[in-house]
Amino acid sequence: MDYSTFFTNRSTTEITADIIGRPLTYTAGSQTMGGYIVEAEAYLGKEDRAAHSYGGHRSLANEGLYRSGGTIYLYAQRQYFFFNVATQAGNEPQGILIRAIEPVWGIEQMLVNRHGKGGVLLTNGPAKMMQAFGIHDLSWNLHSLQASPFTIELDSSHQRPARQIVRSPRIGVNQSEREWADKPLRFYVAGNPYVSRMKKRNWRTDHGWQ
DNA sequence: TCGTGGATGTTCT
DNA sequence: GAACATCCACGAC
Repeated sequence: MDYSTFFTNRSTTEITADIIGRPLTYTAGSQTMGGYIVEAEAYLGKEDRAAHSYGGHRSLANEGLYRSGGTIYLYAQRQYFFFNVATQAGNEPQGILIRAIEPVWGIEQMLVNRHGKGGVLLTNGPAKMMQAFGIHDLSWNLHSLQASPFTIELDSSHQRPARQIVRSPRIGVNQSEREWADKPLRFYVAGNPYVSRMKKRNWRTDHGWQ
């Protein structure tokens, strides 16, 4: 399967659930870094109060959402960067925010990029993950995944099965519009320590994998 | 270990 | 000039 097929043809909610447990990697020079996706959120386009494309809002900054499925949408907030992938056909501005990975590959390099912050602090949040990869600009915004140093493994034989995938409201969305703020559009591996805001008492020794 | 508050820069009104 | 799809240090337990 190719990226444009994977990121279209199904609802964004379904795609988000299906991306949990798949390897995400980023290669810089000869160094590959990454791990298993343990947390992601769906943003459902013009109707979604929490989406950057709410109400059809379109600008240079959020152009990526309007591109076809499989296009990288990078977004900067303050000094932090977020990694999103557009879903659906062009002009249907939906997407997925990858929020956290369980690190597996290139951990040494990610530790350096994170200035020594190890353990769960290495990648348990969207901006931490990007910092671990060493990304400090929007260079890869609007590129297709296909033609980028980012890889999401689509072969399901490499997808790590979770014991349970939990749905919850999205993190950090404005509560003034309850209807959309409360929708369970965040997906994560139950008990995985690298999920953002996961309480230590809820960690599982198997990290939530089967 | 957990919850809170301040720092931070760009975009859009 | 407000509004943020956050992070981390710090203080209370």
